[in-house]
Amino acid sequence: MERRWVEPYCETRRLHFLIAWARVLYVQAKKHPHDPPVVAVVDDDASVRAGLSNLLRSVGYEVRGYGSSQAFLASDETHLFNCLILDVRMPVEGGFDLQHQLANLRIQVPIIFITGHADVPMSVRAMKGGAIDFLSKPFRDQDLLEAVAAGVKTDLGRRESVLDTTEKARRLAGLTAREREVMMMATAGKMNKQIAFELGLSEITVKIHRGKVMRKLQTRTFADLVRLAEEFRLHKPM
Amino acid sequence: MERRWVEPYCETRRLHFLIAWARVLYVQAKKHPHDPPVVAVVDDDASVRAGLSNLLRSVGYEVRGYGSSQAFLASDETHLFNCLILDVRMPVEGGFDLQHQLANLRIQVPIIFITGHADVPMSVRAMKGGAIDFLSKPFRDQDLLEAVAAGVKTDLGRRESVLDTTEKARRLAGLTAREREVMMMATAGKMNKQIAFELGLSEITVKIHRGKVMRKLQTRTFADLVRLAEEFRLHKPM
DNA sequence: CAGGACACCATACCAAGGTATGATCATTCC
DNA sequence: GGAATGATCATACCTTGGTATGGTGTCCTG
Repeated sequence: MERRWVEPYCETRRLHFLIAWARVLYVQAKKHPHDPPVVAVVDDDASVRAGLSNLLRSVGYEVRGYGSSQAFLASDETHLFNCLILDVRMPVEGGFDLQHQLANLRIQVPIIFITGHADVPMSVRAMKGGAIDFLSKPFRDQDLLEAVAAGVKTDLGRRESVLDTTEKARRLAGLTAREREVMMMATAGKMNKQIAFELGLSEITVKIHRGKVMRKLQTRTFADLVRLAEEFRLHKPM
Repeated sequence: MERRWVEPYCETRRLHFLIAWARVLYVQAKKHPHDPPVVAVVDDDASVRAGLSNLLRSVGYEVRGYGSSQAFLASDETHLFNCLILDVRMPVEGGFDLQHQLANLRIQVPIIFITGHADVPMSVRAMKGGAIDFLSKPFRDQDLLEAVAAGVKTDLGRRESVLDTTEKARRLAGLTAREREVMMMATAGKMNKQIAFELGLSEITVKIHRGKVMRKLQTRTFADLVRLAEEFRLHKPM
C-alpha cells in the first residue's frame, strides 16, 4: 500500500528527501564516470577478504574489505559501491541483518551472498530478500566473477537512470508550494478556472503560476508536464 | 532493450496481440470472481499429487494435478491457475523447462518449486528464474500453505490490474489507424498545426480526429490521454 | 447497388490557454 | 531600512483547442 499524504507540507518534505537522496547517488556516480567499479567485501575472516580482493583486483575492480556489518555501515561510503559480497554468518550481526538494513536505508546495491555452511532455506531467504546470487564455498572463481559482473551491470544501469531523474527532482524542488499545488491540479486534468476557484484565486494568477512551473521545470509542452508528474507520482493529496 | 516498431502496421499488430492476450486473462479472471483459488500441482509422483491435493483442498483451494509438464501445457487451462506447485525433477522434462516455457508464453503464474533432492545452486537458479519459493522435501505443511497463500495473493493482485487495463486496450484497438496516429503525435506534445502539416492534413481534420479519440477512449481531459498513452507505451515509431 | 465506415474539408463560433505590462502587498534577509 | 522574492490581480491581446453543421469522396460489404 502506498502511503497517502494529508498535507502539502508532507509532500514538500517527501520531495526534499528525494532530492537529498538522489544527490548522494548523483555525486557518487559522477565521481566515477569511467573509473573501475568498486566492490565491497564484508566478511569476518581476513583471509577470505584478502583472497577475494586479490581475485577481484586482478580483473580490474577496486575493492574495499570490511570485517563486519557495522564497519561497513560506519564507512560512510555505502553509496559508493557497485556490488556487495556478503558473508551470511558473521559474529554479532549476520549478513541478512545488513541486507535488511540496506533495504530500509533505500541503498539498492546488488548483493552476492557467500557462505561456507549453506543450506537451501538460507539461500531461498537470501534470494527472496532481493540478493542477485548466492554462492556456497568453495565456489569457482569464475562463478563469483560472473555474479559480480552481473551485479555491477545492474548497478550501473540503476545509477544511470538516477542521473536522469536527479536533475528533474532538483527542478521540482525549486518550485514554490503554490506552484507545486497548481501543477498537481493542472496535471490532474483540472481547468485553470477550476483551480482558481478551489484555491480561491483569480484565473490569471493560476495562469502565471502555470507558466512559471513550465519554465522552472523546462517542460516545453503540457504533455511533458503530465509525464513528469506521473514519474514522480505527484498527486493532489486526497 | 525495447523493440522499436518501424511501421504503424506493426504497432497495430502489437495492440491486437495485447488485447487478445488480455482478453484471455480477462475471461478467466471473470469466470471466477469470488470462487476459490485454483492451484496446479505438477509432479510425476501420483502419491505426492494426491497428498498435496488433500492438504490444499482441506483449506479451501481447488486443485488440479498433472503428471508432467506436457500434460500441464496441453490442458488449455494454463491461464486459469492462481498458483503452480512444481517438482524440479521429472522424467523427460524438468521443472525449470516448464518455468522457462511459461515465461516465454507470458504466463505469469507464481511458481513454488518442491523437490526431494535439493541443493543450493538448484534453489538459487529457481529463485533467479522468478519462483516465489523453493521447498525441499520433507517440508512442513504450514510452510507450503504459507507459500501458496502468498502466491495466490500475488496472482489475484496481478489479475486485478489486468482487468483494469483490458478495457483500455479494447478501446485503443477500436481506434482507426489515423486516429491512433494523431493520438500518438498529440500526446507527444505536438500542436494540431504541426500534426496537420506532418500528415498533410488540414488543422480542422486533426481536431476532428482528436475529438473522436477522446470520445472513443472515454478520456475526459488531455492529461488522461497522456497517461493512457504512457501506460501503453504508445510512441511514434522513430 | 445501397448503406456504412472512414477520411477529408470549410465556415463559424466559443472556450481555454498563454504572455506581456504594470501594479500592490507581505515576508525575509543582508 | 532597502532589496529580493513571492503571491496576488487587472487589462489587453493573441494562440490554440474543441464543437457543431454540413458537405465530398472512397472503399468495402451484404
